[in-house]
Order: sequence, then C-alpha cells, then structure tokens
Amino acid sequence: MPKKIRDKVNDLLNSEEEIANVIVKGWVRTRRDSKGGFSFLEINDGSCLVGIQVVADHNLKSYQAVAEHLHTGSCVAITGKLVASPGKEQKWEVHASEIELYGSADAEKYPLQKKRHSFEFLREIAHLRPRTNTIGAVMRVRNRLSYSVHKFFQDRGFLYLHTPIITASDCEGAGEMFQVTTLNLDQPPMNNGKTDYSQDFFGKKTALTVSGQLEGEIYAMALSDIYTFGPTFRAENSNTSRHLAEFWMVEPEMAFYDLDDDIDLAEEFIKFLLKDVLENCQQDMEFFNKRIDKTILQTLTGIVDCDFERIHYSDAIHMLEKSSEKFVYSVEWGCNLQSEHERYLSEKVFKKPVVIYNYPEGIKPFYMKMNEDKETVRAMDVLLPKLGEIIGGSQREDDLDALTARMKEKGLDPKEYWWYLDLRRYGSAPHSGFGLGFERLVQFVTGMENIRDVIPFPRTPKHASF
RNA sequence: UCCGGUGUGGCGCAAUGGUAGCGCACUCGGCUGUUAACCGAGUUGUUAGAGGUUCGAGUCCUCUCACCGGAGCCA
Repeated sequence: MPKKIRDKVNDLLNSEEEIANVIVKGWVRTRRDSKGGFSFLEINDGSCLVGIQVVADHNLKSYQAVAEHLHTGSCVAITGKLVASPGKEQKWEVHASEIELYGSADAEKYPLQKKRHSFEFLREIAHLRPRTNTIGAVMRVRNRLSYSVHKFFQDRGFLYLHTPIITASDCEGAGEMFQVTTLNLDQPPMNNGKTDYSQDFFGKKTALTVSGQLEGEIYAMALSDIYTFGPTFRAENSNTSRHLAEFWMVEPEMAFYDLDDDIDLAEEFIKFLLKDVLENCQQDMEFFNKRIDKTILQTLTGIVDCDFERIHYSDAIHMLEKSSEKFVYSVEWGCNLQSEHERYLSEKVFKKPVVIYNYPEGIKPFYMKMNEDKETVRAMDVLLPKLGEIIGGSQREDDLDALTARMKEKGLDPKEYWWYLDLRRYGSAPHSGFGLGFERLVQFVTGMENIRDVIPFPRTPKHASF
C-alpha cells in the first residue's frame, strides 16, 4: 500500500461505513454559516467532481483562529470523523475536530467566485481555472482517455514509440513548422546571402515535429505494430475552436494492414475510448450532460452501438451534388470537402460517424498508396457529427518506384528522404496508419465547444502565457 | 489570414445623442442542519485605447488593441 498522506474526498464519499479518524485536505468551495454555532464547509480536492461537506463547530479551539480566512479558495486540512449526514444532498459528512489553515484566499481579490464564469474569462486565469467544476471534470476525463489510449494499444500488443520532437524533415508538408535554432537571430551567420545553418546546433535547419508518422513507419517496418502519443506542433495562423498550435496526437502505424484494416482499427479504437469513459467517468459525464451538452450521453452511447458509415469519396461527391442543400462552396470531383459538406454528411444524411475514403490523388500527400485506377489514393478521414475530422489516415505507398515518382511530382527531393525510401528498398511491406487529434477527442467526449478549454495550457496564435 | 460580432464595477449583462443602472460576488446585520441557502442594508466605474463630429458621446465616425463566432489550413 502506498503511504497515506490524507483521505481523498472521493474515497470518503464512497465509504461503506463511518470512520472514526479522517484527514481531509483541499480547497474551500463554499462556506455556509449557521448561527446555531457551526459552519458548513464544502471541501474539494479534485479527486472527484463534488466536494465533501464538513461541519465545523465554532467552539473548536482552532475554529476562531482560522474562521476569518475560511473563504472560497482557501486551502485547509481538516481532522475529524466521517459520519452519516442528515442532509438531503449527501450521504456522508465530516465532523471536524481540528482545522488547520494552509493558505488563505482574500475574498475580495480571489477571482473565482462561487458562481458560473464564462470560459473566456477562465482562460485569462488559466492558473486558477482547474479549481472549477468544469475544468476539473474535463481534466479527469482527459486523464482517463489518455490511460485508455494506452490500454487499447497495449492490450493489442502495440509498442509505445517515442518519436522525436525535433526533426529535420518537413514530414508530410502538414503545415507550417516552428523553427528550432540556437543561432543569434539578430546576426545569423550568412553564406551566399542565406542563413548558414551548418553553424546551427544540429548543423542543419530543424523544427518541431508536425507528425511522428514517418519515424513511426520506420519502427512499424521492424516491430510490426507501434503507436505514438505525444505533442505535435503546427505554426499555422489558425483561429478556430478546433485548432491549437501545440496539441497531442495519437498515431498508430501497422505493418501488414491495408486500408480496410486501418479503418476497422480506427472504428474499434473510437468505440473503445467512448465506452471506457462512459463506464469509468460516470459522475463527470453526467455533469457534462447536465451543464454543457444535454445530448452528450445519448450521442456517445449511440456511437458505441452503431456501425460507422463508410463511403467512397466519389460517392460522397455524388451525394452532395444531388443534394438539395444549398452550399456556399460548390462541389465537384477533385476538390477538397469543405466543413459544410462534411457536416452535412455526418449530421444530416447519416447522423453518425462517417468514414470517407479513396480520395483523389491530387489533394493528398505523397506517401499515400495509389489505387489501381491511378486517380485515387488509399486515404481515409473519420468525421464526427458537430466536430468534423477527428482522424486522418492512409495505407502507405510501399512501392519504391511509385513513391519516388510521386515525390518528384509533388516537388520533393527523394535524396532528402533517402531513409524513408530505404524502407521500400529493403524488405518493403504493405502498411497503414492514422492520426487522431487527442484534444478533438476530449472535446467530442465532453461536449466542450472550444478546444482551448480541454487542454491545460492552450497555445494558439499570440497566446503562450502560463 | 479573411468575414462578422463584442469590449461598461471583481464577474455576467442593461442604458431612443441628454444625471451610467441591474443581477451575482464582496462587506455588515438578521435567520437557518445549511447545501446555487434565504432576508435587509452597504461598498464598487478613466464605459478597451487614441483621435474626431456635436452645446452635449457608453451611444455616431476614423484608427489601434483585445476577445468571441464563422471560414480557410488541418488533427
């Protein structure tokens, strides 16, 4: 047994019996005084959504000394006994025998009040917002989902692979990159009018990773099934409720999987995650269903039980062309699907997750496997109602000549990717993978509207405080 | 980056170009095994910033900044 520092509120609330000696440590959420000579304190320690009620008699030696500091936000340690509560709202409460004040919080200055705050305001006090019900619940669910990601892959024999954060390859052209350098930017060394990166720390131009996929493929071509789960960086000037400059991505990569196997895994993965969180975060999920999105439990349960719709890109285009819906952007074969098109398909036509696959070659990156029709590649996107794209994946091109040709078509220099091509040169094999945006998953599961509220410290253009 | 919207006490919001107000929070008092506690009283403002129109600007105009929503890019 690990050493006991104090009793966690969650454990006490789930107790089967009265306990003579308990120590609760946490932050005061509310205090209600009774002139009958005692106060009710609600103490929350983050171990669960609700706090535990503490009854503190004013005759306690320690009470008078700390009473004036027992405001919302202050931190206390309370010794006492766990007894059945006569109140309606809770089963258990703690009768205090001693109160120790760790840190007070000036009631007139503490920004968090015992009432609802807008999420915009809470983002300005990101160092205090984890003390709110909503952010606390989001982070507990986020934690469970993280655990669940590992559990899903570990149960299936996948290896957790740590791919590099700093990279010298513009992996897939997946957006603008954050440069990493130790050069003096006021006076960089020059060579023929250009910055001389041979003098930089790594001897070449480097940046933060936009994807661990290419490195993931290397290990999949040796260890068969791997996954990465780590931070990813995109320097796009994106200002939306679905984009972050720093986010976490889950990227499995599997040898011997074709596109169908890839889609099967993606569907199984999402269902596993939703089912797990419904079973293990009940209290928090009920909170989201009550306060954030009244349809969230119904939506998640429905997805766990349904079969994802799978349609060819070409069929999707036909459906959109035949539709009577008026779109801002017109549809034709070869174009990228716009948000409005994806939403129409997942929300109005199928009303469930939709997998669109076999996209035109021209709108997808060089590494995706060409189909026999020479027009489409084995790419797939998983679209969720309301949220949009949560997964993008593909079967990878495993033919050396085809891959080299496509790189040249896309204006990439095969020499730069010599190691990537070596995987096709020596012992190549069919393989596939996908990337899942972790914050978008948390968003979808909790019903939170803005991605900045499902990551502890959001990084977006012009925002890197805290 | 583009389009649209919004910036007013600590927070959430009102105010036909004419004396800046309400709710919550907070402080004090009352009541109470209370629990979004309740009742009464009180404190709180450079109306985002700069300039302009006007007898008079929170309100109209110009610029700047910030935030929100939508779009693009994508996960």
